[in-house]
Amino acid sequence: MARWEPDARGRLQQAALDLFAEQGFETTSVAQIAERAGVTERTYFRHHADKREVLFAGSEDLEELVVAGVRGAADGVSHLEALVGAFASAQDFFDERRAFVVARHQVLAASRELRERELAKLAALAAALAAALRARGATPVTASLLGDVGVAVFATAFESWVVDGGSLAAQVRDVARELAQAIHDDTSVGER
Amino acid sequence: MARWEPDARGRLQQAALDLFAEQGFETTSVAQIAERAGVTERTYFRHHADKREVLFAGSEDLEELVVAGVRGAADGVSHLEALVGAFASAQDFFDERRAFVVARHQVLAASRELRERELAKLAALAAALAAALRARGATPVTASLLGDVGVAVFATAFESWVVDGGSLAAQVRDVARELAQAIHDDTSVGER
DNA sequence: CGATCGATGTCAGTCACTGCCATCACCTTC
DNA sequence: GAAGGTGATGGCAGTGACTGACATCGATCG
Repeated sequence: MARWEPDARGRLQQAALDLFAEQGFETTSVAQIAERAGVTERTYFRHHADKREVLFAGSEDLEELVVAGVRGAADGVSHLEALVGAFASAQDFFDERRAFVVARHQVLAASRELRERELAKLAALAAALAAALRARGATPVTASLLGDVGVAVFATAFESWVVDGGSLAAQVRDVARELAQAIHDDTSVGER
Repeated sequence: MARWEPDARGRLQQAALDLFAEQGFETTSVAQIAERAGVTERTYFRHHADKREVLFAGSEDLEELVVAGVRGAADGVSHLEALVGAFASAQDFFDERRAFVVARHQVLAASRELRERELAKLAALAAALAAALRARGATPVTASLLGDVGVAVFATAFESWVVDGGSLAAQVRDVARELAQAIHDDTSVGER
């Protein structure tokens, strides 16, 4: 028999999500999270770098998935299409976890500190995407811009997926179309 | 004669910037900043909400300036052009403070925590721009996307302005052109 | 069976941040 | 011009996030 219950990390994540949802992020202490997970505060900090990070444990997985999607895009595919396809391929990732993802999203929306951390994660994702785009021939500036644009498109699509449900992939495509339209119209107007 | 030296807030900003540059953000304590500014730690927290915020005191001014630029754009001007014009009009704001802005930028670049806060400020700027775009007729989704895109363009242009100097307005326009090109090419390819 | 390892517990300590109350130059009011 | 109000500050105690150092002990390896 194991000396401790297994999966302390997972228990900490669940305890944190529940407590943040019940009573808010700021009014929850790390000691409380640890207690509910059946470990000490010190053990919490061995598994999660700080109080916020516990809600972002899966973010490396998503980043790997989406970056792999860009790297796997065929050569003939445009950069923007590669991004859209990569995000669309993450659909299963979210569908499999919908209840958790939605609950987490509501907790994030309620806390300025947590939203701040989410922005940092999205910025890291954008940087990773930019690197992948450079690897397929985009100039540094274009790659960086498109990385940011891709993340903005995804974030917008994600928002409506949380609210309305449906196909995340389809929503990513719709939002990307709306963006291309907006930029294209602008450019046309500008060239008049 | 005043009971205390005036402009405690400004002294705190200068002391913080200097100390962060000298010895790094993490290894500087708020007590140190307060001491160098000639006040107590308690007074620091009356002027700045937390240890990071001291470097973002002017950010509301920039936001007002750029938002006013969008609101002041003529009706016939496209949304993207309105954004580009608004950021270009902030050129003086940056030129007047170049030494401070560049030093601050280097401090930000060296600290993960400070970069995180900067992302939050840029997100607030993007949201304010989106509201201004909605006021001139953009749909909510388009406004939000273009807000993010505008900030991404500005951030890229700002980066090269810090490194190379020159005209920030011209760099904003160049980056916006490169973005429109990238999206336009993508869209064309997609329509083939 | 003994040495090592890995995950945890324990404890003391630093530092960011807050609430509460005192102080005191300056200003208003009668 | 004396009494009282105001605003910016100091002082101090307290909470909670986070860290370093060391001890514990079941599991594993040789």
